[in-house]
Amino acid sequence: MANPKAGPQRSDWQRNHERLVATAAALVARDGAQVSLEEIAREAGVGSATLHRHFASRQALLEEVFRDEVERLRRRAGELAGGDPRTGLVTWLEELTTAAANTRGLPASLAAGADVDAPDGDTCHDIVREATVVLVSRALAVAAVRPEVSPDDLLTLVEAVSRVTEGDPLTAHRLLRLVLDGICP
Amino acid sequence: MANPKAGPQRSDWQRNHERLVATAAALVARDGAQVSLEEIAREAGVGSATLHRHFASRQALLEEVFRDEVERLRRRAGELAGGDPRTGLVTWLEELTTAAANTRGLPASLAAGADVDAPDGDTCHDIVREATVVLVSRALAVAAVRPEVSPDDLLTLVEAVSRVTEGDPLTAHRLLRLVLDGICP
DNA sequence: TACGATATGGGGGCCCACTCCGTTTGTCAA
DNA sequence: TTGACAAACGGAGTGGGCCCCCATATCGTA
Repeated sequence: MANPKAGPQRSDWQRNHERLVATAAALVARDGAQVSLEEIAREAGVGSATLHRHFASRQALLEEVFRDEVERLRRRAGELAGGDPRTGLVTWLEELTTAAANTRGLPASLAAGADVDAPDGDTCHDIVREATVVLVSRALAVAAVRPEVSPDDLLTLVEAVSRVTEGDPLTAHRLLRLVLDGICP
Repeated sequence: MANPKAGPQRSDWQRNHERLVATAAALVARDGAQVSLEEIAREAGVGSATLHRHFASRQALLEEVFRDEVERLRRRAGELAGGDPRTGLVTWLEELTTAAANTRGLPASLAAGADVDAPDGDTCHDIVREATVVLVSRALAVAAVRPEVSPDDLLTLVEAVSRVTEGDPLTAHRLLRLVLDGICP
């Protein structure tokens, strides 16, 4: 979708595509990742067939909705990869949790991206995963985290926490702190 | 539903009730908590109106489906409350995670029970919560866990972990271990 | 301006949750 | 045993969601 390799699309195609993504962003922010696709199409002023022609699945639509936010996170990870490995990783997990807790539908979308994915490694999940891999590697290299910690496990944990605390950043961060510090003194 | 205070129900009512719960248990185990209620009714050989007359909501049906398993957990918590507070709590969390990871639909049902609840404090969620409160209190009393650990946070974490790892006990336990031990050495 | 490729959208098929209402069934008293 | 009534049932109906087909409209270009 919106594939640049596909060559120039007709102007109405582009216009509808943008309207759909913008409308979806608004409705997902209001109602979560499960909004009715019909409602998105209605609100965007297009037929439901058009929506399905532009996006093969709900997940494909969500990928475009969250692309910008995820790119922002990617850049942030780049910055953090220049500093102290330990605080870099912790800060990354905290900011990722913040973004996930404040962005309705993002946790569900990231988690869904982990299961059935385009193999091109360019989904939102893949981007976040790659950033996490880098930061975890750096932390492991200086023994700032336990050796058995894997990036995927960490991601799964953050996704799990932000899914059940969607829209409640305070609880999300309390739980994250618990995970980082462990239960026992 | 199945309220003993409601007096004797007709025999066909009881028969259909049991068939519905049994069928629901089988289909939820096979397909998860989101099975079609229509299918449950069909499979049980009753009209869909009957299902809705017996259970006001999907959650009400799930509560009965998981009641036995949750009662078993409650008894187990009672045993664990007699031993060492620290291993008691850890064992409890591990067995709770095992049950949640192996019982399709249970994590979703427990989590849903935390939100909109009958005020009678007798839902599956309430039972598990009460058990957790007791075990956490005992652990706190001997400083076996950090003082800021709350039973609700722990429960939310276990629910979060078992929801995203439904049907994958290995990952569930790896994540739980991460939570118990913390990330940093 | 006229044409062909591209894109559209209404409407249909299918499934789901939930409700209405005429019919059946269980129970209990006579 | 029978009759009557409350209790319970089930099928059909409503409204919604997802997804697709195909007749129609629109865009870009020669």
